[in-house]
Amino acid sequence: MAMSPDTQERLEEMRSALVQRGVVITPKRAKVLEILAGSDDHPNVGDLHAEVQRWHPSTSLATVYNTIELLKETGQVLELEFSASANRYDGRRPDSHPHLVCVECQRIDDLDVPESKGMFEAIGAETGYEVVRQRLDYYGICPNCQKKREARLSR
Amino acid sequence: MAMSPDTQERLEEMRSALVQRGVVITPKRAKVLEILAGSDDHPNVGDLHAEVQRWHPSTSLATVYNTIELLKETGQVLELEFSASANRYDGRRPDSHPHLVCVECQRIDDLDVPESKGMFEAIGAETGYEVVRQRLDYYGICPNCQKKREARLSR
DNA sequence: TTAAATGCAAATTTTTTGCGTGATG
DNA sequence: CATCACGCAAAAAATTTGCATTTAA
Repeated sequence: MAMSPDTQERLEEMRSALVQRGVVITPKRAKVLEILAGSDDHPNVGDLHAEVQRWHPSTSLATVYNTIELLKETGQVLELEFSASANRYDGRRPDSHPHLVCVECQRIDDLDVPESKGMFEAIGAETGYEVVRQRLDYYGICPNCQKKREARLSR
Repeated sequence: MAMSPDTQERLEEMRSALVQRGVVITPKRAKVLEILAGSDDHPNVGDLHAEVQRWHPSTSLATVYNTIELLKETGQVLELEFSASANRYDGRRPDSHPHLVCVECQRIDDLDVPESKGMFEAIGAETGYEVVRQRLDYYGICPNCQKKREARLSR
């Protein structure tokens, strides 16, 4: 499987962040990193576990959670919390940035709008909060689900 | 207990939305609505349950969840999902609007920035999504927790 | 009297934790 | 041999569900 240059780069960033923190990159952990660096579909823990197991069948869920925890601590993954379902993870862009969430198929796309630190300061000045991060999600129906809906209606 | 005019108004909106939907406003449900209409601290289900029980001791958690579900369906409450802890509810402003979340004490404040429908359309035009709602949360340390932290450091 | 509301407890789902085994340097 | 990784299973925590009973139009 070929790996794109930016996936490769992202992977290296993750690895060195963990190494710098003093953790050992075991084969199982390496696979979690590799999947996260190469996925643009925001996998959840179950997805990651299943995929790691294809290569290392004895992998437990605890190991996946453990690896994600390490990545969170080092700022190498962005966790998208959903109480109604499993959390999703963005390993390609670990900084906070906007997402598009399809309320029908749960697909999640990245939105290319950079977060504005200026806004953090403005809000801080107004409210007294020391703002460190944001979460901006837009919820809607993705193009695919719109098509399906139309097909359903025209029947 | 006196009720401010806008709490009263909010309460009426909730009640009529539910009545219109054909559900009965029982005393327990009425109390849930009253608490939501009058709280600016974004209570969670446990908070609501405890408060309702002060008036109707036999109230079960299921009833609180059931009432919230009805309010969600009628667009009368905004649910703030947190996977790491219980969800929080905003009954005063059921439309999606930005929040300030203190990562230390879990306090949640409203931010007075209206949501821009124009942005929904712009994103739709660019991505093909049909955007219907957004979630914008800023995470940081509230003024109170900042003070506590300073006090701790200067000791 | 009939449908909706409710309490209670069990079930579900996701995530975390404790503990013992095993790999590694 | 000491530390960290890891599997396993149990524990936690939040929410949902099934079912029997009560309430209320």
